[in-house]
Amino acid sequence: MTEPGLREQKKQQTRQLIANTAARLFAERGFEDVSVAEIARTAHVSEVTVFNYFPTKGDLVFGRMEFVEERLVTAVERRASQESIATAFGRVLLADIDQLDARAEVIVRAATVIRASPTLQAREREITEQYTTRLAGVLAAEAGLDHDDVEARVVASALMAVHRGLLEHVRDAVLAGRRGPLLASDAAEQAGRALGRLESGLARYPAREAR
Amino acid sequence: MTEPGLREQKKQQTRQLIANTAARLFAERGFEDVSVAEIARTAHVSEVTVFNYFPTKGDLVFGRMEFVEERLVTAVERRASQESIATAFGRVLLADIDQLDARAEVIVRAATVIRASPTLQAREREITEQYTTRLAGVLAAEAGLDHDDVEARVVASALMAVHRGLLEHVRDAVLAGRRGPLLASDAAEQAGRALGRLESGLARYPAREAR
DNA sequence: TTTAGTGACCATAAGATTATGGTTACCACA
DNA sequence: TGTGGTAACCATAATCTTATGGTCACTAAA
Repeated sequence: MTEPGLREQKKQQTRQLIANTAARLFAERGFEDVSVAEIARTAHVSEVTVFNYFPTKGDLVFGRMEFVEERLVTAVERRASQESIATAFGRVLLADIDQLDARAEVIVRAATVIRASPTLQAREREITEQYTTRLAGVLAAEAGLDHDDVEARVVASALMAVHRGLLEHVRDAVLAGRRGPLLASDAAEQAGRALGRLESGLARYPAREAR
Repeated sequence: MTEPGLREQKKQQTRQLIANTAARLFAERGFEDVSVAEIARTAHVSEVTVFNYFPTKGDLVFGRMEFVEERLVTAVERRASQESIATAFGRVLLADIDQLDARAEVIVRAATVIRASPTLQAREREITEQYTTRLAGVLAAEAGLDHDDVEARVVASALMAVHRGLLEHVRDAVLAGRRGPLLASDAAEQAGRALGRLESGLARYPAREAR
């Protein structure tokens, strides 16, 4: 696939050069305060070339990051035939929660950058949406339904919302300084309750007291 | 609220002028092929002024449109104490389905413009997202939970996905030329199945044959 | 009626993004 | 080795959007 010709080498070099330059500048002065023009100038490359490698400025941050979303969709797609969708999805989610406390600082750094930038937040939602559509497609195909089947889309949205909601919840928590085992247990509770609600249905949601 | 001073009059005039000019140009040549600069020039107004009245180019299309989403959120918020959330939500959705066939041509026109423009599609998703967050907030507050409660967010997302999915489904249908009572009955089936799934839960989703 | 304030408007510039057309270095094949 | 093709790169311009600082007409209070 990637022939190791001179051309390919230079290409990877340029890509790395741009990525590194951007990373350094972002680390120094934040995302919004560094212009693509400046990155290009510093990397001795034209502005267009930057966009050639990274379609949007946001991709300079998200870069080659492999997304959890990918694993989530795959987990549902390849689940054992007797495993429920929510369980398969939850399995991946819970696996990540285990390493939560250890990754707290990484999360803080990412959350700080992202929360400070509308651009990055928008990009993140866009990515989620893409995967939601993909998941909806998988579910619809599985059931032999149209690609625009509403039920499939709703299920996909709900699942992805568990992931998205959990992510934001965890960010709030770590940014608020919470650490230690409480972090993981709180996240697990949130995820569990949300997934449980999905499994059992909204019929009795909320569990409301009589008035 | 709106004092009828000379200033206010002029303001409304300018706004109308811009809106009308844009509408005319869009009708003539489509959304993407008309630049804001051209709208401004034609309306004898500066480009900045256009953005002053319409924060984004997309708002020139969506304009003062009152969103279904508003009604959806309100319906949930003000539902009778024994009515389920999904039912309240569905009530508004089904009410719109009744007028579906009558509004088919309007829908075609809107769908054509929107489907042809990534910008407008993005704007539409943004709006949905805003209302999703609002709905999540309403649900969380109602239950006395944190604003970032995952369960509330998931429920809100799922409900909004019914609306969003139904909208796209209907657009597909009318763009494919389908009309008449089948339009409404198909939409009702889709909405009903999706809402039903939410009510009863994913535990047995999909209703899958043994392998 | 005068005057101070404010809000609508403007010109200008910067920034992210996309399209266009041109150059040049690498590559495959004779 | 030479030669045509293609892919990486560039300059330039257009587009949407936001920020800045200025001008002038309307407003409100003296």
